[in-house]
Amino acid sequence: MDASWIDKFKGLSRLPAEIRSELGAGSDIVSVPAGTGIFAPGQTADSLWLLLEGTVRVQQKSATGRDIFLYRVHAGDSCVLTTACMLAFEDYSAEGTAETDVTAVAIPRKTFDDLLAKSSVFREFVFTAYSRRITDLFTLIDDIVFQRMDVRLASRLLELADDHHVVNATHAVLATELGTAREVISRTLSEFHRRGWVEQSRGEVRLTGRSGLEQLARSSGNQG
Amino acid sequence: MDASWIDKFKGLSRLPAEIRSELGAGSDIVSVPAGTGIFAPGQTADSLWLLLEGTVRVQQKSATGRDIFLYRVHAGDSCVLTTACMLAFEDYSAEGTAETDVTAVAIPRKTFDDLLAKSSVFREFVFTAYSRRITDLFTLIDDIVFQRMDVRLASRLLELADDHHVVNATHAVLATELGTAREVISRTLSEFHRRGWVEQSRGEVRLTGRSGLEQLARSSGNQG
DNA sequence: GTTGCGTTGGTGACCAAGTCACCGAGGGGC
DNA sequence: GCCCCTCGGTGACTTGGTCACCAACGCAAC
Repeated sequence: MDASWIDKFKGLSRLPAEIRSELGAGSDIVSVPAGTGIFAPGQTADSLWLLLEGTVRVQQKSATGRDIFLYRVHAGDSCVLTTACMLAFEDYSAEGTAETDVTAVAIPRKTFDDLLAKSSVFREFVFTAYSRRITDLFTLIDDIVFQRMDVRLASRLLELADDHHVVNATHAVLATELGTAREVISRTLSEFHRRGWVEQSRGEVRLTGRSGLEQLARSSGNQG
Repeated sequence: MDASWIDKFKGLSRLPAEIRSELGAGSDIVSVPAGTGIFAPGQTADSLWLLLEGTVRVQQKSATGRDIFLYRVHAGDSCVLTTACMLAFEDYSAEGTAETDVTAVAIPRKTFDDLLAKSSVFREFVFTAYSRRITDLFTLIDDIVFQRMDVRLASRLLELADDHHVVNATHAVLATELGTAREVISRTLSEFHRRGWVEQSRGEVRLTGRSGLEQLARSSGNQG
């Protein structure tokens, strides 16, 4: 089995040869199209995914029916919080969806547990990934509580923009990303437009004044 | 070394005898007075604490200087998110403080890593604890975004009340617990008083109408 | 006692953000 | 063309956070 993907993951490249081959043999490479549900509440996750290509969006289904975006897993990251479910009795309360076509390595529970036992490098990889996600969650909470909406929207637009400085997303989608209401996004984008920072058309936002957005995003100096 | 404390932790009671004695021998029982800082940003945690007595409050120091309460670790729980730091390169961004006098078992990094390698029961214990904390964080985010302040305050008061239905906390402390401003707590408590649910005096809130508070806390039916 | 000061809680004015109700402009599919 | 659904805009209102300020309390020094 080809396990050359291992070197795409920084924390795994130090794995000894024996463990590398076990990891290669004991895992599968899977591909799913955009929109596929990857894990969901009430459905026990049975493998750890390491993303090779594409992005996965993780969000929480609220009791009130609304969704809130938690974080995004990129190529080279692992969907590690699902492991908290893999080895635990409790079911997961968040759901993951492929935002783009996704290619990933799926490590089944058995292999995962085996490698945890055998390799300290693998343990460190897993806990490092945890650490990063948890720090992300802490940062998210901090942002939600203390950061102004316009600042949060500005930095999110900069993150989501493609090479041509265009964000393909409806106001409703941006609202979910930031855990706010569509109307708030509409008003804030109007204000950005008034300042000459963006142009709008149906389903997309073109960033025409990145420097203004960047300056706003930097204000109340945080992780940017 | 006496390791009878092990049975206080549900997930550990199934440990085989050999592992139990290793855990007993490789860990220390520590006691600290109320107010002691247990871990802090920029200071690498070097052991996993399992709480035998007391409570530990975990909060995030915001970039803006204000604090936000994340969760509370009770006797029988483990301070498990620090492990994400123990085995990871990143420093922890939250801080933990003993709210009461605290007695705990401290498992040093070396023993922790050893046990992870040797025992699947211990691995399950760790990941179960993770799972619970992460679910708590998700619930917290959900609450912050979607739940009304009065509902959140009502349930927090019910949680914090002692046997005599008294909460010993200033308005400022309650504000930090819920990530809001003192004024908001003052107003909401005035409203609760007007409805005959609470009596107030300096530094304490007496719950005189629990049923009203409970009904409010149950509204928008969530985890309560 | 009383003076002084830090802590705690109360209040009004204002602003930011979420909610509700509604409408009009695109943009397919038929 | 027409229908209908999605998307975005708007005004009125409520909730919550911020700011400025002050009064009441309680402890400690005198």
